[in-house]
Amino acid sequence: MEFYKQHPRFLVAVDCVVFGYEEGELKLLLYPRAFEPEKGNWSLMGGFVQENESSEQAACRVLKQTTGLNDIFLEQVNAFSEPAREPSERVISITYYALIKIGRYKKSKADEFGAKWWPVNELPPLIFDHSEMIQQSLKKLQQKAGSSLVGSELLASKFTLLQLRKLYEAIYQRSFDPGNFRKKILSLDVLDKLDHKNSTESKKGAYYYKVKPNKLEKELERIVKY
Amino acid sequence: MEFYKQHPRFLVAVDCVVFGYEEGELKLLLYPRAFEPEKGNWSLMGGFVQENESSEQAACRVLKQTTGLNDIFLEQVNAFSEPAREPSERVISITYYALIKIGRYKKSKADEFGAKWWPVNELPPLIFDHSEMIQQSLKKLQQKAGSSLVGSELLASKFTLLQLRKLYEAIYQRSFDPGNFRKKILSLDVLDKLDHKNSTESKKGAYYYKVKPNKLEKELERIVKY
DNA sequence: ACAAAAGTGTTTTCTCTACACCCATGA
DNA sequence: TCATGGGTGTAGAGAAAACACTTTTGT
Repeated sequence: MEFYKQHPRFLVAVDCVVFGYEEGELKLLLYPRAFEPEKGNWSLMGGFVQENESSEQAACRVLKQTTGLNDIFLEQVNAFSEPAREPSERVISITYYALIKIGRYKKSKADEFGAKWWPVNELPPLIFDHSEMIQQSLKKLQQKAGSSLVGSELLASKFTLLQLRKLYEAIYQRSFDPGNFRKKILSLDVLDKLDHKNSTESKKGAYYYKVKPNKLEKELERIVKY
Repeated sequence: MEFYKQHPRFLVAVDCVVFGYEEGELKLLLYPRAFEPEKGNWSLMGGFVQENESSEQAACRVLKQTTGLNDIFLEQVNAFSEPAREPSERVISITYYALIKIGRYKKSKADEFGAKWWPVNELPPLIFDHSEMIQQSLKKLQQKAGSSLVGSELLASKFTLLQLRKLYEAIYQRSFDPGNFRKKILSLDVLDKLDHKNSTESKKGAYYYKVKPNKLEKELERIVKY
């Protein structure tokens, strides 16, 4: 017991890299920082871990406060602990990335904080080590997208294979052959074809699919090499 | 500035999952815990992060203290932050895994702490969430071994392809076809064949190889699917 | 002589990729 | 009718897996 006492204690924060998908682009939700230092500069949304919550719970709380959403997909990326990573005071930050459906999130909430969605390849300068956090998060997202299907987290509950392919092209920043992508995805046997079509994006109309309920959690064979 | 003050501060620890390889088995270095709670029960080696060091530096320091070694390969695994993960006091722990050459480490150092090497599939019961830390570390090690060559971190500086294959079999807990493994590894073009043989493990004798100096850091194409 | 690993070669299978081609339909 | 995406099929390249076979040498 005595042993614990002699060691220093630290502020522990969570920073959330919030990915969304809109208009064929992968986007990130950024905020102008509300307090000094670096007040007004663009930042990930973060907060401090409290006494009776885990860092995961802290990240959920921050996301609830800033987007109004519960039940968001979250994955831990990395802990950043350089003593000088924040100039004014030492803070150890645990980074999470989140996947949200832009259509669902509460604009009113985010507006309180002056939030703005930024395309991932047109980001403004960011405070501290937040750019590094985003780099690592994108890499993790690519890994996840390669070994499981991220469609259900970022798209509406039903989607066409064109929408899914465009999403993957945005995540990997490259194009995929339409026919091959279709065959690869369908061969995974995780999608149910619905009986109605989306006719807004093509003349012929494309069938909607949704993720099979019991396949949501399953780790799949590789979808995309990374 | 005021903003920072109102938030709680936490003890932040590092726990090290130390992998070694000996007698054809992947092993882990464990210690009987030196203080209450759970004194005497098996544990990963850990320590608390200090004021002027990062968690990486803390992990290096712990490894230096317990194995006598510098320049150890280290990779962050995950931060564990459940409020009740240690029953007596809240500690947030950042887990690292390390790869060391058992032949090199200082037995005297480890003996001070009562350390013992355990085969990964014959581990004793462990304190707190240390089993979970090990599970995640092994998964990370498999990923690393799949996309780069871990031979130089766990084997002596020169090694035969048999030794390398046995190491991979230990890491993945499965066997590899000797001929295919040889061809796959050599096709990566990261090994230099030496001009002398090891004759202790076969009648014919197998040439030693070592990692090409400039290829140490390179990310490779997939070696093993995982 | 035999066993066991070293080392090489071949065959089969499978996946990835490129690309051709027809379909359906709104403009 | 023409352009566009929907959807299917196929041929070739390349990797992975299975396995045959020859070499070498200590016992």
